[in-house]
Amino acid sequence: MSVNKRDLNDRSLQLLKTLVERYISEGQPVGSRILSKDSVLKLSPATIRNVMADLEDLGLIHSPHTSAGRIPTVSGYRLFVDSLLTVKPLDSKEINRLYQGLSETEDTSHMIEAASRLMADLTRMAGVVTLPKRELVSLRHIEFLPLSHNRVLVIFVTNEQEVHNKVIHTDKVFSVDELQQSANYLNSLYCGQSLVAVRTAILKELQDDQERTNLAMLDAIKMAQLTFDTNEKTDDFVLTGETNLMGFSELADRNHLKNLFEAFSQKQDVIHLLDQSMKAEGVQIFIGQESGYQAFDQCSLVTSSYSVNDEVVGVLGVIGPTRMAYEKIIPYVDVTAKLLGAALNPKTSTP
Amino acid sequence: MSVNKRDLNDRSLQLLKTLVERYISEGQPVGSRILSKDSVLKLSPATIRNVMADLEDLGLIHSPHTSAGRIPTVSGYRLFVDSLLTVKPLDSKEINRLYQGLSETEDTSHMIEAASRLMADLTRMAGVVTLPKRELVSLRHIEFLPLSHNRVLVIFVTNEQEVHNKVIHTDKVFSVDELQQSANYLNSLYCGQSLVAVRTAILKELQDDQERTNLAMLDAIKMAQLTFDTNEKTDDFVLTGETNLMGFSELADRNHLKNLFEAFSQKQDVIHLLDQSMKAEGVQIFIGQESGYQAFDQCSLVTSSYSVNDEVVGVLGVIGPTRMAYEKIIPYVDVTAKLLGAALNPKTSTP
DNA sequence: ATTGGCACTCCTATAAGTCGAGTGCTAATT
DNA sequence: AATTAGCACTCGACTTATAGGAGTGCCAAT
Repeated sequence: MSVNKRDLNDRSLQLLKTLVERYISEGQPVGSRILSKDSVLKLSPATIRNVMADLEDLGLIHSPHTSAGRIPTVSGYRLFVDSLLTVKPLDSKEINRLYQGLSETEDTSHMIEAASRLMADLTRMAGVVTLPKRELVSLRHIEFLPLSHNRVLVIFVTNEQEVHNKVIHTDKVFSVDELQQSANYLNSLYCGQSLVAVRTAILKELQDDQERTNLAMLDAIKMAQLTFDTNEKTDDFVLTGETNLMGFSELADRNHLKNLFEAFSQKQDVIHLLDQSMKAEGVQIFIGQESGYQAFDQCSLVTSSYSVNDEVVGVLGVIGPTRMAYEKIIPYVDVTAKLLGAALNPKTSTP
Repeated sequence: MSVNKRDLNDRSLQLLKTLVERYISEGQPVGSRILSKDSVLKLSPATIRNVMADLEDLGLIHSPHTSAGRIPTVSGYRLFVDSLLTVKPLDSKEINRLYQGLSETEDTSHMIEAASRLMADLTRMAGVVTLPKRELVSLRHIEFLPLSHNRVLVIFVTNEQEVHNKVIHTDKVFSVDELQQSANYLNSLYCGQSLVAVRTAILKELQDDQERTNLAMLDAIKMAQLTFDTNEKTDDFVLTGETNLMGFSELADRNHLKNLFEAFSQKQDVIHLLDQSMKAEGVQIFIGQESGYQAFDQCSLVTSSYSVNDEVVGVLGVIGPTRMAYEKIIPYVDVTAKLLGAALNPKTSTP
């Protein structure tokens, strides 16, 4: 299905590389004459035409029509980014801008937003950042408020000041005092622990001999379980700079644009795509239809997971047209992921 | 600047009405021949041409080029919606759909979202709803958590289960106990009152002889003031169905679309526009450049404020191309506003 | 006051023709 | 055996020409 580097000789690879680079920078199909001048290889247009015919047979490039040059196919881009790309490191000014931009934020959600916006601004495409997984966050405070029927409003604060809330349905109706007691119990027991740790502790508690724990404690544990049980995935992300995508001619088609933006507002496809990158560390790239989603047909997605304390807690990335300057986008995403991970680390960040 | 109904005779008005209706339904410039057949007036094309020339002189219609028909100008649309429009009442099926859609929601924010989405779906344009003003909401519970330095995280619950939070900067550093005490005091005193009522009560309290209140109480009052002091305007809205706007040929221009969507994501222009409608009751319409914002050039905005207990608490509306079916959109917006107001009223809604 | 008639304008669509870029193939060259 | 020059060919982009038609404005007739 996909073509390996070893299936080709150096000359063909060099030619493909030059062709893709040229196409990315100029946006026009690349012909043999141009390649003959552009490439470090000193070959006549005729020779290059032969090589290009081979590359076309392998499905790496194709011609929009007879008398146009060639443009890379998805496979061509894939081989290019996997094996031929020479990544350009960011200059310190840009790193600094990212660093500054992330430092100036006051809390996690602002930082996520800033990361997304910085990437969008720097790359002039769309930036996306998932909210950090719960593993990262530690419980600061929990509180229960009774609602009508046997529903309870749970408010819990994580990290420094992130407030979450959730409605749970309990077996019986609790009084304000009972709820207060439960909250006190949980606060004293689990404060400062990560949500994951809390969850496992609670499960263990439930499995243990239940008679040992008194009834009030059991109620508290049960409510905590309802609150934290869902194995909630990363279920939301911050997307900025979508409008940048409207500038690209390859996405100019109205239907294309509509599908893309519908995918953005429906969120689920984007989430699923980002979830895939969650599994791997480092930069990942989805080119064109590789994503499997119609809406992202002419788009590439460059992602990187970001980690806190060596644990992957989220994903961020850049969405743009397939024809993007990968050698610049990749380091942007890479560095942003690292800086965001570092900035989120409560141990290294200054208060 | 704008043309009044009385500046024209009935025949001209009838003709303008037919022309606008025809243009709205067909999307093509309307010529004298078509009007001659379409209008209830039995006039020859030649006569109609004379009338149209008058209407053009008044700036109500204009011709894209010599051999095209006429299309309404902004003034033409304005006169049409103000004086000529025959609004079509919604059929009961649609009212029911709106009613059902709003009833099935569990809390305020879902209801706002539902209202926006319902309008977008029914009109196939973009729906927008501002969050209700604070006047509407009553305080249910308040809580303080200490942060680093002398900052305090305030969490307060309004209505049934709407959770808000805010960081305030206090004069001195408070202990957990002190904060707890303050919260208790405020909860006992102001629970169940509207935020506005709370705010005025607090201001009064502060102005009163301060020596009478003990120190702990004073701290509580001060913190409450910091929490509720800002005369916060409606500062956010829910927008849905933006992608519907990509389908309209009159907005198809890439730059137009980009400007429009940038205005959406920047929010401030939209907010300002919606704020204007807040002042008046009932349906308001901004046609094309009337809004004053470049981005809304080819768009019209049909809004209505919505009220709870006869008090305006928010605005909702529909954004679409200038060439929209006002006679249908207006009742959609009108009815949605009324239903949303009713649904938000805690006294009439069933638990 | 209204209408038929008519010359005029300007858009739209179609067709034809030119140009140039780029190709594939073949034969000559290295 | 690999490379290259040469050449006929294809095809899209652009220009120009032409016909057709919709709609107008104006004037004279009703």
